[in-house]
Amino acid sequence: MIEEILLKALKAIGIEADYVEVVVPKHESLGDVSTPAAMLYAKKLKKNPSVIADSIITAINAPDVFDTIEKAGAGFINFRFKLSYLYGQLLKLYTEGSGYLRPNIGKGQKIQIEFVSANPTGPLHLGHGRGAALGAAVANLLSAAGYCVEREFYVNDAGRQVRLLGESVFARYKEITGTPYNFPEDGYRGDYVDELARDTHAAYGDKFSQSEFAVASEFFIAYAYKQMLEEIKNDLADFGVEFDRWQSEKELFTDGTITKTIEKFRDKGLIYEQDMDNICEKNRKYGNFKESIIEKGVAVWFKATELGDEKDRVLMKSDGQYTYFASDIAYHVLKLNRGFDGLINVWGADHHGYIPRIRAVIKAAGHDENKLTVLLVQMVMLLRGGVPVQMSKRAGEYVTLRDVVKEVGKDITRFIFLTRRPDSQLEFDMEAVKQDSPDNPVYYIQYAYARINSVFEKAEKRQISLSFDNTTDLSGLSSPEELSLIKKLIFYPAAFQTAVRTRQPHMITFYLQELAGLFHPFYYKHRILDEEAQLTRARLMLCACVKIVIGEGLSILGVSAPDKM
RNA sequence: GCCCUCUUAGCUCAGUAGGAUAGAGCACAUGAUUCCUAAUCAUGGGGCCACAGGUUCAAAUCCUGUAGAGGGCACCA
Repeated sequence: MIEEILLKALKAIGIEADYVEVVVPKHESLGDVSTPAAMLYAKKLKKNPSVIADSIITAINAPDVFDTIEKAGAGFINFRFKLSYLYGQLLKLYTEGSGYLRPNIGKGQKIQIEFVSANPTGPLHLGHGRGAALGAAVANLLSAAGYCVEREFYVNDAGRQVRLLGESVFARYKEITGTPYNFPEDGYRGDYVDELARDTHAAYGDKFSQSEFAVASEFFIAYAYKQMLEEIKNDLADFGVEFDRWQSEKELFTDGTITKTIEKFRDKGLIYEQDMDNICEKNRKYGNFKESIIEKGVAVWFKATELGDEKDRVLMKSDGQYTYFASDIAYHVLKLNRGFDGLINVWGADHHGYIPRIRAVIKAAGHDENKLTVLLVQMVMLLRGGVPVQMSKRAGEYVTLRDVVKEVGKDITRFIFLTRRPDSQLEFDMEAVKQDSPDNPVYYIQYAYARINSVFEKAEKRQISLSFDNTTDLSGLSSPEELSLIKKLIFYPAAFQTAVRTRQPHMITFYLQELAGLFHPFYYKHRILDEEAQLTRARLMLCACVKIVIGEGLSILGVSAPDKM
């Protein structure tokens, strides 16, 4: 709104721009909003910022909006709103609700967001939880912004990892039946593996006791990963995270998507065969070549270097097996072919080296590489009272997402993940989180919501109407606390837009903390119900708006908004 | 060896289109409730924005280098 007024003014003095910076000054004494636009264009126009500021000010035509417009500092233009404008906006927020709070940025564009996508070889850990919280929040955010969002979980149900899981369960099963079997070297050792083996034995008895793994593998692999997948689905559901689609990797093999994709790339001249002798030389230069792993033969390669990656990548090994990357190519091309305008992948930061090759794939498929956004999620350090919790995935000893949610709760867990930038490492101290629990920022926000609700209940008992319209007289809202609250509220759409543009929901989190931080002092200093009727009604409407905005923000974060606490 | 990310108050972290005097929570200290929920409020101390250069009217923010932390560099998944 303010931005549009300024853009119009800029245009009037001959500056074409599609963005102008509008900020809330650090000190309220400077103004309600401010723009450094004049300084920005000073160089371009070769004029003094002060002169430009003057001409912008004269060009601004918004007598209903601003009370004062002042030039200040090195060329800032500071604005102060008219009370009538603030009241008008508040009424708009109240009557339009999400129409006001959710500017339509996406305009129906189709976005697909793939997240979590954990191997179905064990329970989710806390890192997955961070990815889940972020992915779900970004999906909510974009969906609120008018994008058509699909949430997908890519199931790695093919390949070595699920095979290892199956074999691990098989080995434990054999143990139970008294026919020892060498436990696979990199096998999964968690309690859940033993449990799966016991379940199998309970259901099928000694049926497989004499089988070789080669014979029984299909059953054990499918049985084990399907059970794990169910568990993952349950964990996610309990964490409040839902998906629209579960894409099986295995299906990409069986329905021919992979071979078709590779042939398409071959037609474009992006595929070649090469035997390993050439590669040995190349790889030696990197100094990380492990000869022992490689077998003699011809492999199928993707010319990733032509599309910006630093190395070409193998799609089919010389032993005839597809690499993981082959199915990943097929998967991303499939996603693009399904007609999305944008793809978002939420990945663990340890996969960042993977980005260039996937971008190469997108270019190879004839799409703009910017269609892909990768959100990297850094690791979570789990602490207990300042001491790192030792985890060994190998030994199957680690604290699961389920454990943490059970101990500290879903709302706190999700909120903490969304209070940090995704790409910074996060310390999650279970003791600290619980100890602080009464003072936890989540509760601070939720409490504001619950308090309002409680006032509303009292109001209803006293037969005070809780519906408001343009006849509601807001002129009683004049204290600093009230005006700050109104300004904060009507800035929600701006905060929302930044969060959408950067795909970073933590901006909503911080906004909510600030909003609650204005509400509580207001509540403390001013009575709502025992005032003269008109003022009570005005304050109730202000509270209604706070409630609407907090409810809106929390729903994007996936945190509950309780009526009572 | 090469590449990526991070380093802001005692602690955990914001500061994301370079803007005015550097922000919050926790912790610490002092105080507030006959009244709509004290899971609240008020006041206070606390900083070489890792370090060194550079670009700019303006740098925590952009560029280069150094140090520290994490991660990545297979015909692994």
